[in-house]
Amino acid sequence: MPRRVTIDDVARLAEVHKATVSRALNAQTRDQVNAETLKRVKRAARQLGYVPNAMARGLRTSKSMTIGVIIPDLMNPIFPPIIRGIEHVLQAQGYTVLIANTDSHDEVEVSAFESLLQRRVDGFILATGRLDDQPVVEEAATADVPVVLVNRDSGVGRYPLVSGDNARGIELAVTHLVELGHPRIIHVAGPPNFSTTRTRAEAFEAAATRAGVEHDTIYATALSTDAGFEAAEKLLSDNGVAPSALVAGNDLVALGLIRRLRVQGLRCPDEVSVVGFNDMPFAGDFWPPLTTVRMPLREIGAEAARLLLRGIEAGEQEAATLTLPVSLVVRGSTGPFRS
Amino acid sequence: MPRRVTIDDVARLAEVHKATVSRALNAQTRDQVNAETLKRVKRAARQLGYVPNAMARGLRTSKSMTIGVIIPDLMNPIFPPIIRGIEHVLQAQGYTVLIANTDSHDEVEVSAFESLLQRRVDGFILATGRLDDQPVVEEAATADVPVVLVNRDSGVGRYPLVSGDNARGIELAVTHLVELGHPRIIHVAGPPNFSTTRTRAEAFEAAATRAGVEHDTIYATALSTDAGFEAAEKLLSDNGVAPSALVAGNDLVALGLIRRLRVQGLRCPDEVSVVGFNDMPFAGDFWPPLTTVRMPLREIGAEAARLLLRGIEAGEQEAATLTLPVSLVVRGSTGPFRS
DNA sequence: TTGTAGGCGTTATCAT
DNA sequence: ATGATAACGCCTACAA
Repeated sequence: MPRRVTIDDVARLAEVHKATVSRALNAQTRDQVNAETLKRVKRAARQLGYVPNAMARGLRTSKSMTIGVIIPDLMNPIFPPIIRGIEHVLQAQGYTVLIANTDSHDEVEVSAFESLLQRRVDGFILATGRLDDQPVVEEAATADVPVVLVNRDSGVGRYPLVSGDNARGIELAVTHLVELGHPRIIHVAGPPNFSTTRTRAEAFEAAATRAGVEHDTIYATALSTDAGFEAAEKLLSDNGVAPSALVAGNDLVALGLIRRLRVQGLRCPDEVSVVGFNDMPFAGDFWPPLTTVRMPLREIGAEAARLLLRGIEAGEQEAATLTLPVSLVVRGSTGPFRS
Repeated sequence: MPRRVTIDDVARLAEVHKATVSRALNAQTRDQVNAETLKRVKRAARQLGYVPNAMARGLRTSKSMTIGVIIPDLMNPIFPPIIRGIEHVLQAQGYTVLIANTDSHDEVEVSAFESLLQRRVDGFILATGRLDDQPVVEEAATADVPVVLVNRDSGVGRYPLVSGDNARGIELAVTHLVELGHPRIIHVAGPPNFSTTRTRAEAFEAAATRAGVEHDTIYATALSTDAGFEAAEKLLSDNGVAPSALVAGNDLVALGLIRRLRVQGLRCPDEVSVVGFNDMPFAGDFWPPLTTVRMPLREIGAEAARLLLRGIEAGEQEAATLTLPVSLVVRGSTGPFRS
């Protein structure tokens, strides 16, 4: 591998000092340099195939123009749209996004964070919020690095959070099921250590009570199809009376529920109605097409990025919570109650 | 923001020279330092919350321990598993993965590549291969940076490629449909500038001819549900005789085809059988569950990462092509021919 | 086993 | 408008 071209090489060819090259090649300082020389420098740079070294620059400027994004599970289809929103905003500002996927593994989360910190990312977007002990958020606080939480809140620290309106979403779901005549609704929530779970479960309790409908909440062990499948299992074995309407913790859980119900010979929506949450990609292609609460995933990512950028520029962060509006998408997994 | 802790700060507190700190903190050179001092250094580092600066290190070592991954479309569900495979291998070796998503936009691809090059990534994994003009691959060649292609081959340059056995996959699909008695099979291929499209289309031609079945190939404008939908549209309007069996360019196209057929009142698999390609996540949850060719996506990513690492270590790359075995997953979207 | 010194490629601050 | 110089934080011969 031939040694990389440096700013000195360009300077030599253009017959100017490297400081001039630096000025010529940076938009900020470009106007400080003579039009003639600018042209010469540019030509030399192109001719040599000069590529500025971001590490050297970052070392000097103590900015990496890099943002770390930590995701609990890339395989969950809600994250690609969120990431896209993040990237869209950040790329436009010249930032590069470093994505780390933890597979919901705590120790991976810590090491990913550490690794990103070593790279001196200018800020973090964390989608891994948990209400219980979360070392990374604490570390972020001591490291004094800008952080924005996305989707899920964290129990510790006070960081900005961008999410959809979980409470409103549940309310819409419950109202929809009540209007369909369902006398009894079960909420199959996610793990209790997610803020989303808590908010949704509370909203469910409130909405169902207000509607005067019989209701109950059970907790899945994760926000996955498998966990949904298991939850349905428990539901079917525990309960004498099979419920006619289910509000799932998210779309994956909904999918798992439906799968298990089908095994039991229970048709959705004929015998059981199921509402999902998130409106993840392809939610409309499943069988049956999922009725679900639409989260503006892309926008959530974009807003998180904007909030982070603002925090970085300001040098300090306001602990604002940004809640974006949601809506109910009625498709095929819900139908009228039939006794 | 308080100034970051440097190796000098640690050295001062531990009362040693910074060179000793450096040695103590690097696994490679740790054994060169006295056990006592090692302990002191470690304690000092922890006490100060020292985080090594990867940019400074990279500048010095001219290695970034960073790999750039360029993906055409993160929203395509085949990529998360591939990325996971890549990350799994790379993280274990201390590398950080920089993911750039181009949304199939050429100019974004170039700028992402440029940006990654500036960061002095130690190598690239490109999932954006195209047979026609592809500036990035050429740039990679002139920049003399290690590259591994994943899934799709490129027309220019000679880089290692890791993919599934496309030809064999199509063969399995055709055989399956022929065994079901279908007398006429249409291949709805992807865009012709993808190597996968070409390989699959050729294999289709060969397999169908060999089986002595009537057949034809049409090309979708993209590998997406929308493009599949449109292709079905064309198929239905052009053709007097509706085909009874379709081999799609990938699962997304298959989904689009099925969607459009349903609009037409054509039931899958009762009236039309459809085979997908890739076995992307959730392929089994659609309606009907997709019969498709299973690509070992995770393994493809992992092998690409291994190949790249080998190339980086060796300082040169063998232009090997690694083709991983595929299989047919028979689910609900294919059924016997009914005249 | 530890210290010394130089340099990786840039940019910022001077001085010219 | 341009040049000279130092410094960002780290690693690695080499010397002690």
